[in-house]
Amino acid sequence: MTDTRSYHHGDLRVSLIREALDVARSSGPDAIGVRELARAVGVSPNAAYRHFAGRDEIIRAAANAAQGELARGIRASVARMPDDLSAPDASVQRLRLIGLGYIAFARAEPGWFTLAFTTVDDGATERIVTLDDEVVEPFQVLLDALDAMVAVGVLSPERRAHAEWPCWASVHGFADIVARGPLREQPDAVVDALAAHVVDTVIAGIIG
Amino acid sequence: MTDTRSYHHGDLRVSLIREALDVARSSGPDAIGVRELARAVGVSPNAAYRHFAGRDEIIRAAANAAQGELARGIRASVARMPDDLSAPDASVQRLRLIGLGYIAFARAEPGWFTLAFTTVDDGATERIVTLDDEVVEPFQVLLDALDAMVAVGVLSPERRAHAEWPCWASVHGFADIVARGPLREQPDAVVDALAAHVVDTVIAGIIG
DNA sequence: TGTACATCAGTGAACGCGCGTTCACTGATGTAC
DNA sequence: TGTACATCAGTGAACGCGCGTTCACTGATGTAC
Repeated sequence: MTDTRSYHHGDLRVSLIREALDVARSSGPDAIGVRELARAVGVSPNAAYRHFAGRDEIIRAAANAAQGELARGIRASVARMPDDLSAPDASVQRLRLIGLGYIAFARAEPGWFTLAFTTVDDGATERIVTLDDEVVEPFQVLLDALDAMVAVGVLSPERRAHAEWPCWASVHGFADIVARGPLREQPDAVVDALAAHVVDTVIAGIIG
Repeated sequence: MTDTRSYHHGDLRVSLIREALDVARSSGPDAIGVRELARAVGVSPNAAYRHFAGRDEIIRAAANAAQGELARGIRASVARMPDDLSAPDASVQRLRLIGLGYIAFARAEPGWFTLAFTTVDDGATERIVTLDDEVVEPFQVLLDALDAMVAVGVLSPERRAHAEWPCWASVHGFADIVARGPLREQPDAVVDALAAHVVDTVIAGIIG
């Protein structure tokens, strides 16, 4: 925490982002402030402007980091997959675990989850965004899992088309309900059961 | 807008909430501020405290109003149902329209949608919330639609159990993606097609 | 019908605060010769 | 190997701002007799 190096900090950019994650974790993205971060890191407020154009850019960077954490959470969940499954079963189980990991992350780290989904408009109005522009780490994991299901024959190419949206939507929606909505205060057992039900229902819907 | 009555405003409480909705509509819930509302309504800042305990209470009231707007949007969507359907078909179509209405509202009014899902913690920590405590207008519409499907024989009681969660989660998630996430800037045609796909997929999942 | 008075719904001024950002600056670092 | 100097990464002070909330108050309303 206390770095004895004076004046030149070492890696202020990284420290600020790390601190932003810390703040968001406990108080949500809105609590991230330039002065507060600088204070926590032990640097004058304006030093931050050496590394970021302004507050929004810090938040964007932190949001990116939060997406990385989310991806980590999902990967950790996937890692819990039993290794004695047939290839088709494994591909479905993988999709399940991705969904459950996403939800578990939102529940365990609501602040990070909210941050990961935060977008601050940069001045660029009118820009046309292709979907692919915004493909972000956790989403890519989902796409790959669905492709794998096709490769292994569990999912027909027709049913594969756009299947990422029902998957993402339902899991994201439940995660949001769990992180910020009415299920926030429910006991884990209830939430876990409902989460499994949500995930299994969508999978049934896409597989047909 | 301009009320000539001086001093006694008439219905300040309602005016403040209405103004809060206006602000949230264009700038999101975070932009709601006591002073700004008072200014817009033409009243001194502290007058608001005659009607609300503080900013949080105003936001809670406004969130409630936004939920009402959401319910209106859903009802408007449901009203578009053709009247020549068989009872079973109608019950399914009703569920579809609820989902599509929810999504359409989020897309048309992202500020209100965000506000409707905003919760500010009141001091009451540790409170155990039963699910039923929080049943809110739009959610009730969903529950009723599912019950009607059972009544009409489209949905078995076993499949009915907890079906509200996959439904709400997927629709809410897609709405969030559309209102605040990466699909914000996509053309309507794309969004509409994906929305329909999302809704149809969950319905397939719950009906089996 | 008229008046006294309690109650209600506002006002005006101030408190204390922390924010994002910019300015002109200085201390530290590293590179060229 | 030593020194000059450009560059980089910080500092200190200030600007201007708007916020939420509280205090002691006053103007308007309605009710009892």
